[in-house]
Amino acid sequence: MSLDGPTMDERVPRDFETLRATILDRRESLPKRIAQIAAYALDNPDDIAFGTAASIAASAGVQPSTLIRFAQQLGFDGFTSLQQVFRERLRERNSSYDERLQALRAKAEGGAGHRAIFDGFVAAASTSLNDISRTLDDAHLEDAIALLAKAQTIYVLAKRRSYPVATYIAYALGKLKIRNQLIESAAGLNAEMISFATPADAVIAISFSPYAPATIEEARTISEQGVPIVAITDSAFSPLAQFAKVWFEVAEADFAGFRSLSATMALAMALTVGVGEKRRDAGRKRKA
Amino acid sequence: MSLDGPTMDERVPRDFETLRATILDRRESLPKRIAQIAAYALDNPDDIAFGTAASIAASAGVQPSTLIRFAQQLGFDGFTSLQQVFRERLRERNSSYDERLQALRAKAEGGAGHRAIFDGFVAAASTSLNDISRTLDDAHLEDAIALLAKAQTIYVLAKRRSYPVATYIAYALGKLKIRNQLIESAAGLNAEMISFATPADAVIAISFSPYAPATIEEARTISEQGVPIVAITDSAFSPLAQFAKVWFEVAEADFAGFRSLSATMALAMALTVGVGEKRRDAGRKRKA
DNA sequence: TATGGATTGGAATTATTATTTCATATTGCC
DNA sequence: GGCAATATGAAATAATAATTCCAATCCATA
Repeated sequence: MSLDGPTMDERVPRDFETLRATILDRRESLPKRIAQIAAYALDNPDDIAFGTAASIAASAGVQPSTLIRFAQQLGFDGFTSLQQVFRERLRERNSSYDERLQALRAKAEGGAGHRAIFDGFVAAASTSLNDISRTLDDAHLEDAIALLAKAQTIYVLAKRRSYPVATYIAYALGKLKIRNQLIESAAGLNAEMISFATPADAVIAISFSPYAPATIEEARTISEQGVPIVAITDSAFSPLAQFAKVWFEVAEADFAGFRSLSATMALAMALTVGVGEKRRDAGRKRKA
Repeated sequence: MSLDGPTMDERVPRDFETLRATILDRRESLPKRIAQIAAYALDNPDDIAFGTAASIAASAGVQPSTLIRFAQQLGFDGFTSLQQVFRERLRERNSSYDERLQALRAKAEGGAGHRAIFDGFVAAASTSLNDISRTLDDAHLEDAIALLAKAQTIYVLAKRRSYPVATYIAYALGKLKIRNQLIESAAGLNAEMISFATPADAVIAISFSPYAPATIEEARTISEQGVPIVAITDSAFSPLAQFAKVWFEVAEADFAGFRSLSATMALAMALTVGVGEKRRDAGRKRKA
């Protein structure tokens, strides 16, 4: 180890990636316990970010002092400054996308041409896709697909902003030869359409705040008929969630007052194609 | 505030979303300084996660004791337990990212569940967004917006797979109070609708291979009436391109036989909102 | 405008946590 | 195998941070 005095100008890794590289680089030459905490740090960066020296040391199976020595070997003056790097990493991961969107919003407001608007919508869509990738619950997806695959007819229920998703679902179900019924408002025959649904059918209902009253009303009616509902909505407090057998929370980023639909679309397509696959599999089994 | 003894079983928000909802819910009834720190907490959740009581209090412009009172009012026994919720939020956001990667790896190895389908659609959407970001021509965007902004009525023309985009455009134009007409196939009155269009109007037409014959036919008719067309399509050889004053080439990635719509949607929204802005600006100028 | 209760600020206190120290163990080298 | 250098464990200490307490202030109400 360097024994230079306080004048030495050793480079201290300031960002996580550099730090990671440094650790990996020196891995071979580290003493046993230090190597142990080094491995732990790279495997559990979140724990380093939030834990106390004592708790981290315990999880990693070393003494707190070892943790501090580890930090010092890397050029930090203590555990606390090492921890800063791990915290900064978490902070940046989360903020980068949001900040980008905010910057774009500001640019668009400042009248920076229409390209800025376009970029904003692209960014909003990307953000939404990222979010849903992280938050979607696999089990819910399986449940929803199982439920829909059993249905004789799939009713698709959505108005206004969510309506495009409904039309796409209806289109895709049609292409997959799955019987479905889009509940449109145009002809004013919704009540009759809904009355045909039975517990052997199923519903995909989509609604976001501010929830279209008609969608909520129709969802209530149809659920009272015993028809199971799969809902796509934006919060646990959504009125749709309470009628649904399975519901998905989708948080879409917005830009210029319009929310993205990209996450909802991806989920909708996954449901649709998932149902198609499940039916095909079931069909094969029955024949065999 | 409740003065019940320690036996009371008040529900303490354990996850960030519940906490957020609780704060929003009580917002009105909170004392001034507490409300101040509440607002700060929701606006700067990362600071709460990482800061110390003193540093946070300073940033929010209150005393540390106020911060603790805030936590206690929410049912926590101190700042520390409140902070846990904010930390958990960051941790989850972050860890699920890793989990996603692991899930993808698992999928590659063994029997792909329905999650794989979902990931596929997300990937297709992301790819499409990336592509269009790179390839979109700013000048075309400006031209198209200028053309549409002058129109008395904007006709929106799309069938089948592109139809969801058309409905979203119509919805957004409506919200922006821009006169528009969606050309639907349902009522079979398309020919009449189209015949009303004049050169003072404009059309947004959307069609991808295999081009819906009806869309092409209607686009031809309407362009022969001298109505300018903005087209969104997938190739220079598209029949739509030849009728259009301005056209965009959008390459959407596909998955499981269904193409993404995310890029088309982003472009459609940019056009719509761009027109809205241009109109507003023009309106201001005219008044001045 | 006087009065009681709630709210707030700021310092004192307590708790927690990082760091240091030193005795002990381990390792590499002659 | 013995010696020096290095590494490690455990407890003491120092630093930092959370919490509490009390006086001052604000606010509603009579």
